[in-house]
Amino acid sequence: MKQASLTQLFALVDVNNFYVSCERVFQPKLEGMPMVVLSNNDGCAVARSAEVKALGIKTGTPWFQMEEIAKKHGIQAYSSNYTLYGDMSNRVVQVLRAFTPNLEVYSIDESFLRIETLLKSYSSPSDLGQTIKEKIKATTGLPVCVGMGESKTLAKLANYLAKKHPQFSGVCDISTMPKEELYQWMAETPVGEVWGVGRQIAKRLQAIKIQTVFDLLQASPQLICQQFGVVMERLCYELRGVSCLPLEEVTPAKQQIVSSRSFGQLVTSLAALTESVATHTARGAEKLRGQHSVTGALTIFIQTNPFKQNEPQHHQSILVPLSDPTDNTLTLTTAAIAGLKKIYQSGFRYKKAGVIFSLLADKPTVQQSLFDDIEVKGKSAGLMKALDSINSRFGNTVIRSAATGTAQAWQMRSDKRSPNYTTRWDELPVAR
DNA sequence: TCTGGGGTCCTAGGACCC
DNA sequence: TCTGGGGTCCTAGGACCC
Repeated sequence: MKQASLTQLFALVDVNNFYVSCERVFQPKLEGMPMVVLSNNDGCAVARSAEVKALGIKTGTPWFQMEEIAKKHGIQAYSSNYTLYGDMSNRVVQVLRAFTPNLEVYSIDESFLRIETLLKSYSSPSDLGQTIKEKIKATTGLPVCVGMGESKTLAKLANYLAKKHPQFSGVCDISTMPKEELYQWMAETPVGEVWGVGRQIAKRLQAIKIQTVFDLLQASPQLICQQFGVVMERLCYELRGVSCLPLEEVTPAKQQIVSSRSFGQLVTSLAALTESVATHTARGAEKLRGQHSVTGALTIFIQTNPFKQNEPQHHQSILVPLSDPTDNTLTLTTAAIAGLKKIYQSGFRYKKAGVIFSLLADKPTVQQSLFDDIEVKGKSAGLMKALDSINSRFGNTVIRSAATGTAQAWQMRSDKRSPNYTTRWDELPVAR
């Protein structure tokens, strides 16, 4: 017998021109004026108002390249204020949570919602979408667009359409759209607009005559998998309304924390780099303590300016493992500076420096202490080493017995991006 | 003169071990 | 000494996202 299953329905709520809109909430006179928000050092545009987008200025355009056109059109430029944006972001999420707890905060200005259970109170998904949009505007002053579909990728696409085409009034629902109409929109949308298709992939797709979203929809997922890998294959299914990417309601713990910044002026001396690395280490250590984490390894990196192609380039990084995971600023700074000394070379003009912290996952809940009683199946050296290190750090407390009578061990597994260090706890079957 | 600062995931190849 | 397969670890790099 066929099981009746409720189709999943996702909504993506995305604030329009987020940073620009935040500034406008507090300075209403900016409404309707062309404006950009600039990155650190006021280097380049990280957010643009609709008026600026209409002028053809792209995200990431360096300020010095747009200065002339800015003067001509009276573009207002603001330095970024991330504290303000973070605060506004939290307010938007609060409003959304009042609609449903089934929510994933995807980025500072976007959230996914599972909405199929909400629909009974509304005449249609679009009706719900409009309500969300109006509520956020009324509560926070921010304009949003809502896209809806049977997968996250379709909700993303719907959101794109809602933003791009005024006839949707900011809300687009793909799930109730007639197929012919959907295919029409897809045929008009470049494949590069699909979530997960960036510039490189788009270029390769175009080379095999896949130009639009509709072309990709019609392509065989098997063929796409062969040529582009499993991520793209999943994307194809998502486009067909087969949801492969679940809502991640619980934000996964971060695997790394980065603190880095470009220099306003190029630096050459070890002393200047040391000061910068020390600052980044202190900042990172603060973030670490803020989320009650410790780090077991640091990566220190320094880079010259890649845009200066006629200058000698030096990109170097070094991983410094720590014998004891810590959040102590002094310990970390000492290690970071020692690492910096190893990679620094005089004669280069450096543009950027930073520190990456590899994070330790939380200690698992201890249920029973059975370590002495068990024998590990398949005694590989790596496993024994991992168990030894767990044992020395936490004592004989990381083995627990399962209901079946077999025991389980927690192994710390190394992470590909945090070499030489272990960041994840995995359950391992062991024999008694 | 002037070009952001965060993140994640996947793949491939070599070293090494059994 | 030679042969081979399979697994893991490590590293580097590419690609994507906001």
